[in-house]
Amino acid sequence: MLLSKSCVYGLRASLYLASKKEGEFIPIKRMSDKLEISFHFLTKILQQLTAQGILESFKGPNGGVRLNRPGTDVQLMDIVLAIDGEQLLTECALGLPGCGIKNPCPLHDKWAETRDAIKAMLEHTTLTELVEKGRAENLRLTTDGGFDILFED
Amino acid sequence: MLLSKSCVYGLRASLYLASKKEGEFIPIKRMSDKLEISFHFLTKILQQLTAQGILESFKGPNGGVRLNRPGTDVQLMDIVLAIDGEQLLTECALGLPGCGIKNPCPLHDKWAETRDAIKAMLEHTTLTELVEKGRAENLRLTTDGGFDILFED
DNA sequence: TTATATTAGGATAAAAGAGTCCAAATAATC
DNA sequence: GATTATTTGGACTCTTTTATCCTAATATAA
Repeated sequence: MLLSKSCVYGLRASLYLASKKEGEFIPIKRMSDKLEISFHFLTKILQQLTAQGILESFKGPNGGVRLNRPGTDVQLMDIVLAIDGEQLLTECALGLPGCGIKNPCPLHDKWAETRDAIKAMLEHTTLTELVEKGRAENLRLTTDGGFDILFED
Repeated sequence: MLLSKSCVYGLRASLYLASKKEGEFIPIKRMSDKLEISFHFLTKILQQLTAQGILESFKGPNGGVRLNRPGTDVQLMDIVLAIDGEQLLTECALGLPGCGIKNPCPLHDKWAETRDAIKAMLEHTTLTELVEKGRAENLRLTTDGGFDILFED
């Protein structure tokens, strides 16, 4: 499992938000319904993203959450780092603490290359990019639905 | 976390075995001491590898485990599949069941590329290759020790 | 045949991840 | 001011992973 479940949910929710009108607050309840994610669990995850400054929240009626920056400025990596931390980018493939160029394990070089590929992919992909691709090709963000669920009310 | 802890331990242990004389049975107790892994836990993991035909075991005095094939014929992928299963290679990055070319998520294409890189790395790396590199450069397989711990008695 | 060194396998415990629930704070509307 | 819709935050439960322990089976050797 590359990403934790929390992280995956966070990514899906962020994509959902990026598909919405910029600046609009979306209630978490609505997101959890559309994305088929437990409301309470999703709430906890989005609280993390809010705490990290990736989302902005607003309480009360007409409240909800929204992206704190345009979706073009949010990389997948931002979400991953906010939720799973930098473990994925720093950890030794053989689990040895302090594995690095100075004191590597036998797998270090190869793993570093592979890891860089993962890193590059996450760093060079923005939320908006995926939303546009999803819209153009009607791809899905839930088990059943098409991408259009994002654009219903 | 790309690989489970069990899988990482399995890899380290397999590398240890690959560094030993071919055909020699090594007691798990010795491995757990050298590699600083809980004996009971390591035992469970190696049982899996034995059940999957990657290792061979022998009970009683002078017993232990050994590779069932030459280390040149064991890819890292073999160990990973035996312990973590094929989840890493099949799972959708956004956690959607059945995500594939026929019914992809917006991240599918990019993730498929990245995943192929991971797959290629694991498939093209053999135990022997890493052992030789480790020996040549005195790399480590434990928190503290150098690679030489593998070659002490 | 008895003692010893090992793996096999089941039961259990501890820790981490995933998921649920409830009360409190806040903001809008009636 | 009261009601309602929302996020916040803490407590709790469930499940999976990680780790430990104990007994049985097996093989060697004295």
